[in-house]
Amino acid sequence: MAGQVNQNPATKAAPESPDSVDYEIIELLFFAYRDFTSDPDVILEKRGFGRAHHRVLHFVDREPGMTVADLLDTLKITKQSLARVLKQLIDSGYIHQIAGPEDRRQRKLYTTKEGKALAKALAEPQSRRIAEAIAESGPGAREIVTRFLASMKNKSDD
Amino acid sequence: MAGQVNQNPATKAAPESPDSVDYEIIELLFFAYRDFTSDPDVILEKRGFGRAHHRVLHFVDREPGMTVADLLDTLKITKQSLARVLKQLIDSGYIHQIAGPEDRRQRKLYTTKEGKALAKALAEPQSRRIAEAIAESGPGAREIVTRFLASMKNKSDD
DNA sequence: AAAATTATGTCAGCTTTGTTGACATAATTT
DNA sequence: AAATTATGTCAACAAAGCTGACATAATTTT
Repeated sequence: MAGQVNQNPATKAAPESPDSVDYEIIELLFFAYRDFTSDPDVILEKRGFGRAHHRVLHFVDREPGMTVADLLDTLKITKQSLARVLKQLIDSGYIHQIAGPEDRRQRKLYTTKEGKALAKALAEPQSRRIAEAIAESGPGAREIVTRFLASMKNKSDD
Repeated sequence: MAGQVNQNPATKAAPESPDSVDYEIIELLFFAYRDFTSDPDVILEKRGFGRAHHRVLHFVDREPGMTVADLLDTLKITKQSLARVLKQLIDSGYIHQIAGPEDRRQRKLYTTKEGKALAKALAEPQSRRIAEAIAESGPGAREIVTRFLASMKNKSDD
């Protein structure tokens, strides 16, 4: 509907004004994400995994039965980048594959019991950080933050 | 351990529930940041730079006269990781160094005219994305989002 | 049935960006 | 004079991204 881009400088950060760049939120996003992603690092390191493994494990856990193609699309990385970390997660027994019942070329991905436990352990400190930040941000914060973040993401890939 | 949660498709992750991890905002943060950081990639690629160069250029531009030690502390990377990209930025004429007037061991960093222009060009698409997202998030969004992001970051390194 | 396409896997090699440890130099502080 | 500090640099390595090519099995199209 509404919400045009450049034409209307009515908002605080007017895109046409020379010095209107929103450096504050740009930086806050950098620091927030830097510290948010560092939460699970301690747990990951114990298993010899990195953040790439975390992302794969997370999405497979959240969407059981997703295929390799789905995962590539979600993560926006290449097949080879994925193959490396996925193989390690499978070999370590955190993820297992099942040939698709309809299309047997597909490899449907599922977290194992251990995979589910690890995914949850990794999500917990992040969730705790979020809960605290929401609580400190005033009433209605959760809904506004949700809308903000959803809007920050490209609409094309929903 | 009652393992499985969220058979509920409504996904209204309640922050108070003990067993409930806030997967919704965890994922929104991932997608938001993924797309937010991809905005400047086109410009960076033309110059043969990556996101590491962007971060260095950004912070030097924002805090003129900051030292190498300041930058290491802000970015939380090692001296060698910084040295590589910083050297390239200096050699390309986007950043220049001046020996500290008080302590002449220090190298105070400044963006050149070209550096300022590039920093701004990189910030613009990001700022535009933020402005749109704020506008779509309802009244008071900017303040709440600011508080939320500030709270997400570790308090120790202000 | 044959051919084309698709989903996945894999090989070889490269790039960026991070890491550690050691050591050098100049400037400052003790 | 000695110790410490700020920076630079070397060598080596690791994680995680990339490209392009090719193989295999399964499915779809002709």
